[in-house]
Amino acid sequence: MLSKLRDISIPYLDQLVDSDLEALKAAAIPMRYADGELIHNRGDDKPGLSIVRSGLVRVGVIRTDGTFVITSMLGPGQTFGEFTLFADLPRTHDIVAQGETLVWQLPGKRFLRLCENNSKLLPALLQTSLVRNYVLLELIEAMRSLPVLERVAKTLVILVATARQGNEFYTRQSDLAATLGMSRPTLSTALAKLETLNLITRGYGRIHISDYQSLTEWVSARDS
Amino acid sequence: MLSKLRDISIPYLDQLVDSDLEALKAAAIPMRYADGELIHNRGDDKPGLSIVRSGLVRVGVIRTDGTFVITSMLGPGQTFGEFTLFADLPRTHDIVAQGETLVWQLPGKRFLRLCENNSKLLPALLQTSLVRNYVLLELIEAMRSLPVLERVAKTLVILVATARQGNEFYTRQSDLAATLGMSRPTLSTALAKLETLNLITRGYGRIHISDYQSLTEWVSARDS
DNA sequence: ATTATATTGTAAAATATTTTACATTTTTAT
DNA sequence: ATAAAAATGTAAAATATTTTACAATATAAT
Repeated sequence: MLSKLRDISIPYLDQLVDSDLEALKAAAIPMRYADGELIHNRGDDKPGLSIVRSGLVRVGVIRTDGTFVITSMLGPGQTFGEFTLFADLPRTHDIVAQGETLVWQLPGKRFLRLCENNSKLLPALLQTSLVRNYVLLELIEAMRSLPVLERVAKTLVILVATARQGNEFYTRQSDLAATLGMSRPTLSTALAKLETLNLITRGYGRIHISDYQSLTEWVSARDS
Repeated sequence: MLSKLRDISIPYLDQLVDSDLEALKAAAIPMRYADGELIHNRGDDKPGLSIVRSGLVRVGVIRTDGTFVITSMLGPGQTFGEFTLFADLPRTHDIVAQGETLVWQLPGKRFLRLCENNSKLLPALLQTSLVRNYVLLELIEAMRSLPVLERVAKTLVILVATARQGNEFYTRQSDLAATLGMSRPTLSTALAKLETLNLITRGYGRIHISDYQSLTEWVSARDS
């Protein structure tokens, strides 16, 4: 099932027809963010949908000690902020730009009006949301049933697969460790082992997935 | 945020207007299941939406050793099977009836046709899906950042809150331990402590949430 | 009622992970 | 270029959790 992840994580925009795209483009407020810039604060309650157009966005929670606990990475065509629109919740996460990033900001009411006239906007959002659901369930399954090494590997696969953006994962080990709910030394040795197995390469502030296919197969072979 | 959980976990059916309800009722195939009966197998790929009408349904994975790893419990008005309809995935979970249960089964194509004429069916499904997303994120957060006792307590709150069905949780400790990704003895001692704190009562094959409010507050007070 | 089975409680030994500490490496700032 | 800061690698001690084992309790079967 893990091998299907990349295929089913289709970006929102890629699911829309041209007319929907045009309508969105006309309504959107394009915003540019620099590397590391905070796009949204957890707790913000101005409703709106955001769509990544280029670059990459990191979704997570900034802890008081500065560690960034990653929930997911979003690439071009992917969305965030749905909660604020349809579940009447404030932003549940901090959103940070990774590299130069262009984001379409769609104010809540404006997007809801568009939905009435463009029939595919809502179903596509539902598809996106359901796939994310599935991804989260896989993450939970990794956390509760896999030993450290496999847990690290599977989480890497999931985070990289859903971003759909290259195989370079920019993160400090301390952040990834917090994301995985383990200590940095434990993660560090796990990553060392994965490098020994030629599945990844470690760098300063980044992890390179040398061979996504092999890593996926390696995980699948020892998952459930 | 945990205190809001019960309020935002509004069952799908409760979000619909009467006309939608009527349309659903006319199209649904009512099915009765006895306690413990398997409603769906993981892997089934006949697409369809299922709606709990009465009773309770357990969503999870039955492991080869027989343990049931719970993902969630669904009460009246709540749905499952969306994946098969909108994400082209087979059933990702085993679904088991808890007590006498009535379920409306809606074959895929039939439901999709209904969506075209009943405008609220899809948005309500989106709302449901987004809330479930949020719940899963809270579960993940519990697993990665909370110590055992708090992790157990928070997971109990989440599972009970989303079911919206009383405060009696029928489960073997071995199943709940697998759900939490910990050993049964560890869970056992944690439950004992929670009982000492007058937050729950333990039974044979069940856990009673004596005071949902207090339990929620206790968790919130030591959660981030 | 009685026996058998399933589940829970709990302790000790074995194991895994965290914590702490510090050396090493890489990047950033001057 | 050099110094300072940040991040990573890694080992030892401290701690937590699992494993294993068995007793106690509750339910189911006869």
